[in-house]
Amino acid sequence: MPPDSQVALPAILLMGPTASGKTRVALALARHFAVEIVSVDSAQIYRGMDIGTAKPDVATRRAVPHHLIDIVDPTDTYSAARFAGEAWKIVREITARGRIPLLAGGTMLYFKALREGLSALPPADPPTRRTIESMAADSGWPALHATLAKLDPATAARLEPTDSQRIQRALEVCWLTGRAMSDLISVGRELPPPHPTLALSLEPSDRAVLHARIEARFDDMIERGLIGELQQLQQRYMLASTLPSMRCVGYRQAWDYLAGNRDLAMLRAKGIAATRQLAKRQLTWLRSMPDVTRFDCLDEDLDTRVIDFIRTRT
RNA sequence: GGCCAAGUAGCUCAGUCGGUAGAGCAGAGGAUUGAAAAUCCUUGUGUCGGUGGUUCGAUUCCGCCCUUGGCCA
Repeated sequence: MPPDSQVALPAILLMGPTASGKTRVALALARHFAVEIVSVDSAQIYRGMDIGTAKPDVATRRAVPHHLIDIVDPTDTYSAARFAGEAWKIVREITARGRIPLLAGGTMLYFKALREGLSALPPADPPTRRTIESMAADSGWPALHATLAKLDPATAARLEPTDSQRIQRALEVCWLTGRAMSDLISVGRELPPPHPTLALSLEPSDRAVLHARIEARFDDMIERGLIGELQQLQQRYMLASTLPSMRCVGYRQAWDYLAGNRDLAMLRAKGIAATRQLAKRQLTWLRSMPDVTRFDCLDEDLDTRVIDFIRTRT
C-alpha cells in the first residue's frame, strides 16, 4: 500500500430529510465498513434533547462511535462555522485511525459549510445582536433594512425587508468590521481541506409516504415522553422560547402546549406540519446541491444499494 | 317522527342586498455564508350538499330530498 493511501479514504456524506432513514442506513454501513459517525445535525448537538431529535440511543452510540452529539447545553448557541471547523478536525482524527468518517444528518447548511467553506466573517456578537433586536422592536425590521441599504446596498438588495435574521446578521457584520458584508464575501470563501468526499442523499420517490412516516414518528415521540423531556429541561436550565434549541421542531410546539396556548391535538397537528415543512426545505437544499448521488429512501433494498455503491467507490 | 341550525378549497370558516367566491391553516415551489429543526419569498377553480322552480342570470331567493349537529317527542 502506498504511504498516502489513508489520505485517499474519502469521507462519506449521508444527507437526507428528516425521517428518510439516515440513521438506519448509517448503522447498516457501520456493519460493513470501519466507520465512525459524525452527526451533521443542529439539534442533536444539545444535551438532554433526545426524544425530539431522534438521537441514537446509548447502546447504539456504544456500538458505533458517534461525534458531535451532546456537545452543548440547550442554553447555548452553536453555528455552522463552529460545526465546519470541528467536523473537519474530527474527520482528520478518524482518518488518522485508519477508519472512515461517515457524516450523516439533515442540516444542509452545515453540509454546505463543510463542503464549500465560509467567508472570513466575524462570529456572532450577542451584545450587538441584542442592540439590533431592541431597535427592531422599536421601529420594525423594514426600518433596519433601510439602514442596511445605506451601509451595504448589495446585501440589502438581495434581502427581503422582513428577513429579520439576515438583516440582523448583515448589520452585525457591518458594525463589527466597519465594512459591508457583501465586500467581505466577495473576497471568497476559506476553502475546506482537500479531503476527498463521497456525497449521497436519501430522497423519497413519493412525498406522501414520507409524510406518513413523519406522522407516525411524531406520535411515537409524544408517546415516549417528548413533553416530559421538555419539562425536565425547563427545570434544569434557564430556558427561553427564543433560544435556538427551543425553536427546534417539536420542542417549540411542546413549549406552546405547556404554556397553555394549545391542546394536545393542536400540538400534534402543529408538530407534524412543522416536521413536514422542515423536510420540504431539506429537499429544496438537496435538489440544488451538485455532485450528489441520490437514492430513493423508500427503496426496499436501500441499505444494500448504498453499501454496494460505496464498495465500488472506495 | 316534529322543530331549529349547519352543509362553500385538504381543514376551520367568511362572503356574495342575485352577475359562478376569499381569508387563516395545511399543501406545493424557491431562497439560504457564524441562530439554519432558523429566517424569509412566491403560490388559492372550488360540481359554493343534491335536485326542481322563479329569473336574462342562482352558490345567493323558494320547494323538495340527502347528510351532520342540537332541542322536542
